[in-house]
Amino acid sequence: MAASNKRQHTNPRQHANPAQPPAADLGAMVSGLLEETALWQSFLGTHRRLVERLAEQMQTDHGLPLEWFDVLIHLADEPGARLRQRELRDRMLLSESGVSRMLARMAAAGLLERRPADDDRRGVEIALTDAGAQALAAALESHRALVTTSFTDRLTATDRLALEHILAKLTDPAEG
Amino acid sequence: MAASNKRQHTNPRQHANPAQPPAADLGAMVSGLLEETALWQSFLGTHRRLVERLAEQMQTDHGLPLEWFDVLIHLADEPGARLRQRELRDRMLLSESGVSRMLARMAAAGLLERRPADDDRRGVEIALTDAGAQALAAALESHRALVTTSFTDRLTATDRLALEHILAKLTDPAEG
DNA sequence: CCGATATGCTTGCTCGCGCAAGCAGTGTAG
DNA sequence: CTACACTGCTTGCGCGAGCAAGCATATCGG
Repeated sequence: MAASNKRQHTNPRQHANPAQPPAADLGAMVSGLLEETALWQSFLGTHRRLVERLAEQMQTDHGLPLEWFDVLIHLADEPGARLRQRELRDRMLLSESGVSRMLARMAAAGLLERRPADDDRRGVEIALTDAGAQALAAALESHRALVTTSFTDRLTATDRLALEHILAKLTDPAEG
Repeated sequence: MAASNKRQHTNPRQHANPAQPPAADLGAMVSGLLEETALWQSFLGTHRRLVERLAEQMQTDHGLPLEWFDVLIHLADEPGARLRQRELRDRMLLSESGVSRMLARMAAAGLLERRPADDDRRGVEIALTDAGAQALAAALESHRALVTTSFTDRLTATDRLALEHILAKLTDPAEG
């Protein structure tokens, strides 16, 4: 199953620089790589398409960036719908400044409130406002529906189980 | 396997606005959503981690943004290592202006050349330079290696086949 | 041949991100 | 108590992205 170079590549302006291996067969190497990583490319493409679709729906149907919705979800999932900014940052895999500014925008939009945390006054605690809860409630169903139709329902139970295992393996922090 | 609301949520400042369904049980709905979409969340997280790792390696080891590398790959995979900008745009799922400027930067960095296409002088044709080919050749192996160890090798052949099918189902353009 | 429309690309604008520096509050050692 | 390191957040900066407008070329209808 090794790379079978199907294509003929004329290498552009080949001048055989001795400093680097001159990539005499760059084309073959590339198509080899593409074959080997075809599955990965497919993974990337699928991810991109799905996220795009979800983001677009969230934006057009509810006027909400998908990331905001994500914040609202995480927030509402906390007891009391309150969360320390630091906590959110971890959950979101977003930079500290990114979170800070996103929350500032969301607060400006009235979706949440920010105030100094009681126990540590350096920290900021965010809490869902009515408007935030309503926005979330309004968007929840259609988002869930789209995830369901675009993702969950396209897979059989077996598929889902397999995918779960696969993702678990890929997420494993141990480096190769 | 439906949503079993494991958690007790006190809904914040609940004031039963009649305009929207008051989301009396927002917390339950949210945890329901999170359960239902857990697999999707996992997919997102896995994607993010892997891409981050690949991008970081490409940047630190080869001084190349992963997107540039991608361009080089696509370019080298074309016969003659030449490609119309429009073609690239489709392959990259990136906006027209995005591609235009990325290519401008890459040309400035000497990795490729741009010149008006022969057959249609509105169009721009890009071609790999020596430097581009060398950069690509230099990065190819370690990138492939990292994809292999972080992705391919973590999965069994069965896993990979299953994933292939799964991704195919998810990519299917038919909307739910 | 000429005008109208379409296409491929570029550019001005604005936006959100990450990095690094800065700032206020916390915790710790002497 | 005071000095010092640390933490959580904010902010200035620069960058890359998308959108929309603009420009040159191509193409089609008359």
